[in-house]
Amino acid sequence: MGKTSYHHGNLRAALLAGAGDLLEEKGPAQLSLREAARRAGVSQTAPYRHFDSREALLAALAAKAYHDLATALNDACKSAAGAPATLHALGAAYVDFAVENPQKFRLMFGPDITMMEEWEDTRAASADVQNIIETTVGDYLEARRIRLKTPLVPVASAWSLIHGLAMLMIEQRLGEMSDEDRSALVASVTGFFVTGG
Amino acid sequence: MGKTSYHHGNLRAALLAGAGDLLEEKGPAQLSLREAARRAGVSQTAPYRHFDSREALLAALAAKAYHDLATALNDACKSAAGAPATLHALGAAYVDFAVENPQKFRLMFGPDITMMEEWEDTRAASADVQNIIETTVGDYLEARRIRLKTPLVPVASAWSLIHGLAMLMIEQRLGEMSDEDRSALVASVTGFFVTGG
DNA sequence: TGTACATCAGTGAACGCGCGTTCACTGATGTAC
DNA sequence: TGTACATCAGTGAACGCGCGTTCACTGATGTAC
Repeated sequence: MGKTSYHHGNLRAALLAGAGDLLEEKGPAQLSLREAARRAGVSQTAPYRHFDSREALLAALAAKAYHDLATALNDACKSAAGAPATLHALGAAYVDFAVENPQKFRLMFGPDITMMEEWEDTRAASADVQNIIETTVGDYLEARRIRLKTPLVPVASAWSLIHGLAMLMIEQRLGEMSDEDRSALVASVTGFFVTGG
Repeated sequence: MGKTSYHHGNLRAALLAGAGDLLEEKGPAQLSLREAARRAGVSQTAPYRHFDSREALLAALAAKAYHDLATALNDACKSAAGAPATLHALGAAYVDFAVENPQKFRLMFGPDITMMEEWEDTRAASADVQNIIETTVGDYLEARRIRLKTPLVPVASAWSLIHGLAMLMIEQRLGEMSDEDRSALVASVTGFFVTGG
């Protein structure tokens, strides 16, 4: 901090931070390695000491974003009592995350990172998120004594519902709303699933 | 057709067709005016006689895509008997369209067209799609004698469900599946809404 | 503690690219008389 | 039917841009003795 040395010392983290800001400002498609370097106050080729390519940086950002989402989901689930409330909280946290970090969300679920299998950390982090959703829906089904050969249908249904809601909100397809309107709608829609499903 | 004259005669349509192919190959972000011109066999500045800018071309493509989706939804609804079956058919058609035209779908619901209000045709075509969904859900509620102050919640729920399902499928988040598996899942998930909601 | 040296994380110039867009132009078309 | 002319839809050269990436380099760091 403050030392102006030739070696940055923390460049990887600084690049991720700068690129994170940049991502939220411009979106995944407009995120450039050069601009990220500029933000970190470093020459435009320096990032190559830490990331193999532009896409490697995007993948690292996405991994971080998946971790953040997983944390948010876990926190929300922990502070809810009972399986229905937990499922409810999961949905609300998912949509909140998307609305608060729309570009991160687009990066995570959009077409900007190709060949996910190449980025093992990213793939794993994404699987963590998926597991949280599956587990939470599974617990809910169990609490309601619903046994299925495969929980694919309810998992896909629950995820689709909250994912679609998140997307439509991000893309402003449900009209302008205040924060209160938004949470009320999220509560109603997830309630639609929990009580109705 | 076949006449090699200085004037193309049908360039606007040819550009839209070429750009449509290009869109499905590379996605909205990679679609360039120059490549569209090349596909139409015309100099790279010719498109400017028909579109003010790259984004104007994207907006025109999106308008076309919205029309196609509206047509698909209407056709599906027409061939279903009764409100529940109609709602079901709507969902299936929506997801099918997305899976068959993933890049069109991304263009329609993604961040590539900014300032939609500027592109009046596109905005209107998008509103048509939204109206079909609202009407179909409204009819369904009426058939089930459900009266609400505002149908926002069920409309948002139904749309979120099918939109999220479409997105997750496009982005391969629900695993690889055969076409049969896919339609079965779509049927189950939309059924989840229709019978459960 | 001091020195030689390998290693590492930066630099800066340069490459080639495709892009959106502007401009002055030209060849074809169609209309008025 | 024929001619003059305006209009229109193309062309092709050029602009400036930011980008990803490679390359040979250099200054700082840390380790072996």
